[in-house]
Amino acid sequence: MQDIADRVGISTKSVSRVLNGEPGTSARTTERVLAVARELGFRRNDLARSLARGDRTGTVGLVLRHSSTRFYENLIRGVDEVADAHGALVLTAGSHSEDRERSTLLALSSRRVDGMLIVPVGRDQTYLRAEQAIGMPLVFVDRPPSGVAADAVLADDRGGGLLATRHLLKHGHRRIGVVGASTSVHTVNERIAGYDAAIAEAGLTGDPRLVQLDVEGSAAARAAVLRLLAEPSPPTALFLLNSVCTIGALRALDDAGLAGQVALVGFDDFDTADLLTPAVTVVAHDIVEMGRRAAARLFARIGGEDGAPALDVLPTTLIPRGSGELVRARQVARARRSR
Amino acid sequence: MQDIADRVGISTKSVSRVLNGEPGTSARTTERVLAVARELGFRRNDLARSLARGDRTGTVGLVLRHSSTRFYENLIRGVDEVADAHGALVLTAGSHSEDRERSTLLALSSRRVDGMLIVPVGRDQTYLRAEQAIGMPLVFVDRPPSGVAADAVLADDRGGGLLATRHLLKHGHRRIGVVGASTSVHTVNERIAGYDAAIAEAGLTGDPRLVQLDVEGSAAARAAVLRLLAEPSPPTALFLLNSVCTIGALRALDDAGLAGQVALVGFDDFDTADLLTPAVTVVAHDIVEMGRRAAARLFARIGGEDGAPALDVLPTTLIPRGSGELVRARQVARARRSR
DNA sequence: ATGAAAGCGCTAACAA
DNA sequence: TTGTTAGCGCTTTCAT
Repeated sequence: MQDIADRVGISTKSVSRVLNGEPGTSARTTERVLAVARELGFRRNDLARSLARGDRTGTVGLVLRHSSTRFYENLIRGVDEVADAHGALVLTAGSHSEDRERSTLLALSSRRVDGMLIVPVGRDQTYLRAEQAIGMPLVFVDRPPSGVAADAVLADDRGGGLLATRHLLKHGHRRIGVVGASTSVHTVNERIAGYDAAIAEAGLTGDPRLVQLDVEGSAAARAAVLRLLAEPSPPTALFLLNSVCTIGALRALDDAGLAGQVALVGFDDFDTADLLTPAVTVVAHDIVEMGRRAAARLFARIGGEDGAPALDVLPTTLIPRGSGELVRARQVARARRSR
Repeated sequence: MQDIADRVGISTKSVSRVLNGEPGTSARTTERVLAVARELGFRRNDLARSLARGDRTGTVGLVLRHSSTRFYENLIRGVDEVADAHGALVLTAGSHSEDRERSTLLALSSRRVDGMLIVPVGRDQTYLRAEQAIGMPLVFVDRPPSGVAADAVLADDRGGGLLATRHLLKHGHRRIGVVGASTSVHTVNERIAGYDAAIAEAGLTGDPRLVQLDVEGSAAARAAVLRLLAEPSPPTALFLLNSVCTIGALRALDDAGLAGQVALVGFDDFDTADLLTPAVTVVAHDIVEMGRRAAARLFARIGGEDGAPALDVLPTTLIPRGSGELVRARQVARARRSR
């Protein structure tokens, strides 16, 4: 701005006024400032601006682990929608590990974003207490905070687990295999809790050998399902705790020549679920809405709302498409026939 | 820092030294500063720091349109990898429209990122000339710049189109339908150019009715393919210009009861391509590598490298999986039989 | 309508 | 080892 002020022969304050659309500048000054600014390719330094104003930077951080899952696309869409309405810029930064999550969050905090949305990867966010103490608003998405008290917007994962498992039980299945990621992730625990509850509800006893956890990636899921199928008394149905596991499981069934012969329900919807044979039954929830609500919470906090941490839980739905409706009795009949 | 300095009873400069790990502080001072800093939950203001140092902010911007495609996950992975090595933070910001692309880029520029990676959505980036003039390094990814001269890392889209089309021709197809997004996107044009070249090479004359463009989204792609199939002389093979179109096309074939009866090659690989029946043949390229190279270019520029804009083009490969190897002669034979 | 002075939180350069 | 001074680019407050 100094540059422009010098060339036009006025004070920096006047330049500032023009460039920020503040009133109190003559048409002539305004015009000349704009002309010179354009000529110089001037771009206001928002670092200095934020520093001087001491208030908002107009940016919020969104920290998550990128993946090609629908989850992230939809979440970001929801968040962007609300942020747009608030004129804020969403800066997404990756957290492919616990360490990275931490360093990313601290970096964003140092950069003075107005608030942060977090899909935590690590098991503990105690280190964020310091940020909260400074007054940095924090909202957790999809997984609750641990070590800090903060707003959270989650899905009813337990309810989803219940839905999926009951659905399979209703179709006559008694041995239902489960494959999922690490139990250090809240959603995994909840989904299993729902599964366990449904099993107990049906008067059955859970068999720990049917539950394969700490399975990361579709290749590992494929292997896990092949292991399950090799058991002396293999499951007749599968419940996959996320879409990556679902895809791995489908590969395993293909490998074993059992495609369409083992009932299957997956958690989280995915792009080609309806195209596969049979089409894949899933438990899903409205992720765009989750993003919207989380962002709304965050902007409320940024706006000065205070009060106890809020917890918002979104419902899950079962979308039957075929793979989950395979009836146990028919499987048996078919097996007899092929003998 | 002033706070800490006051409490410890030293100058801010000493605090700064301790907090930045600069040499020249006694063990005792160091210790006390750190203790007070922790107690106060101090977090350095990087806005002020960057402003004072006048150099790097240690952040680079990545501007793209989020989607659940593999493309973005892989691109971000490659970029992150290289950025990590440079100790930089990658801030991803969305550009769901031309306007948003522009405002996002300008906002990042105002926030003084050290450089920007751009997967352009808009047709024209002339407005970025001003940023370049200020010395903001820019690298375009997947699509070349228009209106500015800047480094670009692209895929050999034309070569990919050639590969795909030749492959289908080789299997006896003469009427090959094409469905793709808007021709305002460079990749679409190039892929079609490859298609046209292969058609001409085979001594055939292209039929414009076989080419459906400006198809955005899988629902639109489904409709476009249904239109093609309803033609008096429908295509016996399809070339889909991106994975969203591919998925839409698969739905259309399902609808028409023609799954597995029309040959199909898609551009870009996707998660369940191997699981579908038949598995989907695609033309793909190494996107993680694209991200790596783009980031490497950017950091080279940030590091002061100058010279003419560089163009880096990555090769594409055909991955045969079944859907693209459907032989025309067999289709004919089957059709006769069913009559 | 315009400007001067002070300061946002930090660091560079130079003393002490 | 430590402190002082000046200033990064901007905005605020208060004059003019």
